[in-house]
Formats: sequence, structure tokens, C-alpha cells
Amino acid sequence: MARLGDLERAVMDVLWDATGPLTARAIVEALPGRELAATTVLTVLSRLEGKGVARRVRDGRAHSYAPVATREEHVAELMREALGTAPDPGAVLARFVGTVSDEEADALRRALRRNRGGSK
Amino acid sequence: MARLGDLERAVMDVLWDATGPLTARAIVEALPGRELAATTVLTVLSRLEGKGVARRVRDGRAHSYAPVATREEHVAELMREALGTAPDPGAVLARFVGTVSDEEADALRRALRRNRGGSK
DNA sequence: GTAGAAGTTCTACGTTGCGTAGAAGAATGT
DNA sequence: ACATTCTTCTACGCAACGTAGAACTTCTAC
Repeated sequence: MARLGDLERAVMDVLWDATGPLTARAIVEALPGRELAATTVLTVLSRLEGKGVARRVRDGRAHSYAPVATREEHVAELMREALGTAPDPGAVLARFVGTVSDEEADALRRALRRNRGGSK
Repeated sequence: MARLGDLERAVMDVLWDATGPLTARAIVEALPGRELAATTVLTVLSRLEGKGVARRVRDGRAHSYAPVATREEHVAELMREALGTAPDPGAVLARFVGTVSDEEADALRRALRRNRGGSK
């Protein structure tokens, strides 16, 4: 899947926090601390589009960008990808569960309960 | 954590499948299909050591290398790292559970049962 | 104890990904 | 028509990674 650099991630964070598609200009202004040229962000957005993680929509005169997936979907996909690299997913999950906090364990239990009956 | 390239991963796979530390030579021979110079593997092993994912042990005249963590620990760590990038881990886990197979769900349930009472 | 084999360290080169942005071209409002 | 805005193209520098040769250090066998 898509590997993201620092700036790419920062841009995606802005997109994920936004309520709708944003223009490059809007993203530049929303980026914390940084003083970036608009073209820089445009380039990054093109790459993000190439990676399939953001998509472009025409917005009157300009283009706006929106995330393809929610942040949760994206991160869940990354986790799944990591899991897929191991020959024994069950053993990895056992390890993984050993590292989660109580809240996370609860979230897992709830999700599994909701999920009973087989998903995939 | 440590990001691994293709060859680095291939080398780690050999180390993970081995029963003990391996020399660069042994790794070259164990690598499937590839015709690599021993020094190439040596360089990769140095980098893996630098990343803290492999460690070097003296083995008579030569050096041998072994994984620092098991494959399961390593992958679980990658998953944890991905999870940590999201502001709402619970939501990510809910998504994640939605994508797991029946066997994986069972593995999660077993691990959670074993884990009841709070780990972290 | 000296030559050759085996091993190690150093250095390096080419490719690719990413942060960064300017220059040039296209659209649009007044 | 002209200035403003936006897009596309091109590019540069740096770091990571795959790849390996050259040179230096041990051992080991005679």
C-alpha cells in the first residue's frame, strides 16, 4: 500500500480533519507552522493522488482534494498489511493483544462481539 | 521503528526461519533465486544491526547474525506503530476487526480471554 | 613463519522516494 | 485585454536502499 512521507502525512492529516474537499491554498493555510509554496502542496497532492490515498474533485475554477478513505480505514489497512507479511497471523495477533491497553482491549471485544457470525 | 527494504526483509526472513545465528555466507546461500555478493549481504546486515532488528554474535573466525525479536514480535510492533498514528485507536480497531477472517477473529478472542484483567 | 583462503571494514555508485519550488502555460473575472 | 489565479512541467538536493569492489586482517595448513 501507500507509504507516506512526513509532509504527505501532514497534508493527509489536514484533509482528514476537514469536513470537505480542500484546495491547495486552503491546505497551505491549514498546515501548522510551515511556510510552504502552494506548488509544493500541489506536488504532494499529485503524489497522494497517484498513491490512491487522495482524490481530486473540480471545484469551480480550482481543484480540491479529499481523502479516499477515512483515517481509520487507512490505518486499519496499514495494520492489515503488516499482519499479512507474517506466515502465522494468529501468533502475531496474540502478541499484538499482549501490547494493547485496557481501552483498546475493550474496543476489540466490542468489535468482535458485534462481529460474531463470521465476517470474511 | 525500523522501516525495511526488500532485500533487508528477505534477509530477515532467512534469519527468522533459521534455528540459530547465520553467517553472511549461509544467508547468501539461503536466499532464494538471488545471486548476491557476500559483501552485499554484509552491508545489509550492518544496516539491519543499525536499525536494531538484527544483532551480531562472534562465531569462531566469522560473525553470525540473529534476529533481535521474533517475526511475530516485529510484526506486532509494526501494527502497534500504525495504530499509534491515529487519534482514535478504538475506531481504528473497530475497522480492523471488520476486516479479519474467522480464524483471525478466533485468535483475537482467545488472546483477549487469556488477557483479561488488564495488561497495560 | 609464510602463503593463501576466508572474513571484515570502508567506500562508493546508481536508483528511487520525498521535500521543495520556480517557470511556463491556461482559465477567468472585470 | 489584462491581471489574477490555478495547473502542469520540470528540476534539484538529500536520504534510503540495493549492490558490490578494494583493501585490510586473521586464521590455517604446510
